Amino acid sequence: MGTPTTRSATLDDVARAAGVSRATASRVLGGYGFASPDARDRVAAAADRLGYVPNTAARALVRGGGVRLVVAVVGRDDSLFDDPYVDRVVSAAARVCAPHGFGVTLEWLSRRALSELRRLGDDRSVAGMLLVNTTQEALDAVPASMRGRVASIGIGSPAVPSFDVDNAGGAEAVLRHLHAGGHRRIAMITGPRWLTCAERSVTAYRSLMRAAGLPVRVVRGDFTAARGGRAALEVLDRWPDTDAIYAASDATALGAIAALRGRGVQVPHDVAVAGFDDIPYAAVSSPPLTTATHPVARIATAAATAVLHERRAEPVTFFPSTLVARESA
Amino acid sequence: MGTPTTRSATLDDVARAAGVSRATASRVLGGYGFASPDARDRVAAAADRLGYVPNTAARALVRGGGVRLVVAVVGRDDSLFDDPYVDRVVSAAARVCAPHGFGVTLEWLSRRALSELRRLGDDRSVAGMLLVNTTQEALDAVPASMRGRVASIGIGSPAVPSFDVDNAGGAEAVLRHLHAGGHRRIAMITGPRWLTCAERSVTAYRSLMRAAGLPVRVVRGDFTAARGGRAALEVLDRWPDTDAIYAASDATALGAIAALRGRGVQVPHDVAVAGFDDIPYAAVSSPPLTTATHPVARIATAAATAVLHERRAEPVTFFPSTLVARESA
DNA sequence: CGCACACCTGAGAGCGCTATCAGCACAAGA
DNA sequence: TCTTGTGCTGATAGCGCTCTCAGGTGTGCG
Repeated sequence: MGTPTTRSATLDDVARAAGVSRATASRVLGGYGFASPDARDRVAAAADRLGYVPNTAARALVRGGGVRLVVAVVGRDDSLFDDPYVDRVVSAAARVCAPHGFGVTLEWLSRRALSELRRLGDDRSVAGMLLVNTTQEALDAVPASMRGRVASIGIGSPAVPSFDVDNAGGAEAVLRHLHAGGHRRIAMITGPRWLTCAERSVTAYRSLMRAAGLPVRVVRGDFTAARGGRAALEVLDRWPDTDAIYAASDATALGAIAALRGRGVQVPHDVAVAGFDDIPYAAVSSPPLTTATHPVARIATAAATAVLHERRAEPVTFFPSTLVARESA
Repeated sequence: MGTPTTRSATLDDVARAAGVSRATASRVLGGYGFASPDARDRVAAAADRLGYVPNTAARALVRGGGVRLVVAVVGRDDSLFDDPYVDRVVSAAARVCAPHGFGVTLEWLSRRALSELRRLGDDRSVAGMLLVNTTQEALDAVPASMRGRVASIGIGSPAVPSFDVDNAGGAEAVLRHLHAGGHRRIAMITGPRWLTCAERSVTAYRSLMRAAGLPVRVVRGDFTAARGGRAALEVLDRWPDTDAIYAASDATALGAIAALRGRGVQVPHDVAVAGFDDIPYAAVSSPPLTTATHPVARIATAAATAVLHERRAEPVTFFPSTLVARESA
């Protein structure tokens, strides 16, 4: 007596039970081609009764469509590794893929590993790719055969359909809030320079400040809390009269607040601090963090859906970011 | 002129290029059976030259091994939905699966959807399952044919190899730290009752407190910050002389600190608060959170590896949790 | 020399599915 | 009557791979 090995019925089983050929069963279940109402009913009933589940592998093999979606993070440095942001993207993609029987795979690639990206693009089991926080050269490394099954997140390249948060809009919302609160000497701690999405925030900051006739004070960060802390201190050292800091990420903002507190600077009393992302802990930080939303799950869901359906999407789709005013600013 | 459709070479291409049969090439590349050193070299060289990538779908089809790993979260309620914890598990699993060409799929199941779990267990494209924070009845719903390819995280059932953090050890480390800090009236905010891992913490708390002749003060939480805040207030109301709170998760602890601050209670001056998990933001909270580590990525990696290799694992594998003493306690 | 016993190889049979294509029955038009 | 459709169906040829099995070659031993 070996293992019972129930497993699901095959298409053959369904066809036999319904008294039709495998081809007809496939046609009914696949929803293409002709089939009489009678056959349709019998096949559907048999499939239901036997608990038929199509075999993704077999289907992918004959269709040549692949079996998994690759989420590739191509960082210029390692600062973004183990970022909760990426975890959320993967998780959302894994949820989108589930009903299709597709799986998701995560590849952390360094800049030197672009050949890896090429290999992945040629892999017949890869149904599509989601490029996260990648660079232009990484985009170029994707083989032509994969074109049309790729989307990017966090980089607004026209080469590939992109999905991202409206950083500029979010920045504007936060800065207007700061301005309305009476702050005028507002410094910004940015994200990494090579990230398009990060650069959109700074660009918006610069033009908004200039338009308002206010001083532009920029210190570079990398989205991490540690760097955010150091950057905040640098802001204070260079421009002691700064009365507000706009951080390009909540992690950065939280790090900045901690560093400020270490210097005896009260937030928001002495310096207001606002972030960007609205991570779960922003609401319970001390003080609760003023920030702007970043609908990561929705963005990733849209990107994954576009890839799976090979949908000819807009070059760039921006998701709105709205202000969440709390106590830190 | 259609699409260039480079795609990767097939095993046939490699075999032909190496001047051997498909079977020999398969043997060399698969690393099983006999092959002369000469054939081995030629095949390896050809595969390398042609950039051969095995087709996961085809392999899974013939081996019947499936093509994806299902991460199933079966919650008794929705409180754990969208939990960063689950995102980390999925992400870690997706990384483990990548080199195997397997994908990961995420299923959020309510308690009523156990039939879904059964369906998944019969799906031939499912290589294995990772049950997260599940219940005993969910474990029982997994078909026998899937046995041996299932692991669980967050529930210590002997029915299935389990991987989890050593909650008891972590609790002890935190409580000893609190005790050493002079705290004697220590209350605990727990996790959901139906979660085995959460219950392990309370059990440890109870026995440790009793052994030390200290009062046992337990308020139920659900791992969320919001509930943590309410629970902290309840602690204060019921036992006003409480001088320390041990929260079963960092989110709970952060919520508790925020609620306490709202009442004008200083942490750690009036009441010390310690958490569990050591999430990224614990280090930059105000005050920085004293907690114990929860190596989620390592746990998930081990679990996914065990499932993929169908390794006969120990019934329960506990990963150590170590104290991270910061300022909140 | 015959025989066993390594060691190695290739033919071939599928895994479960899709998609093409020929064929069948029947109705309508020439 | 013979065509020409129209609506439906079932063989059948693979997709790329694994793995069994029947062989083939060479070495050692009786």
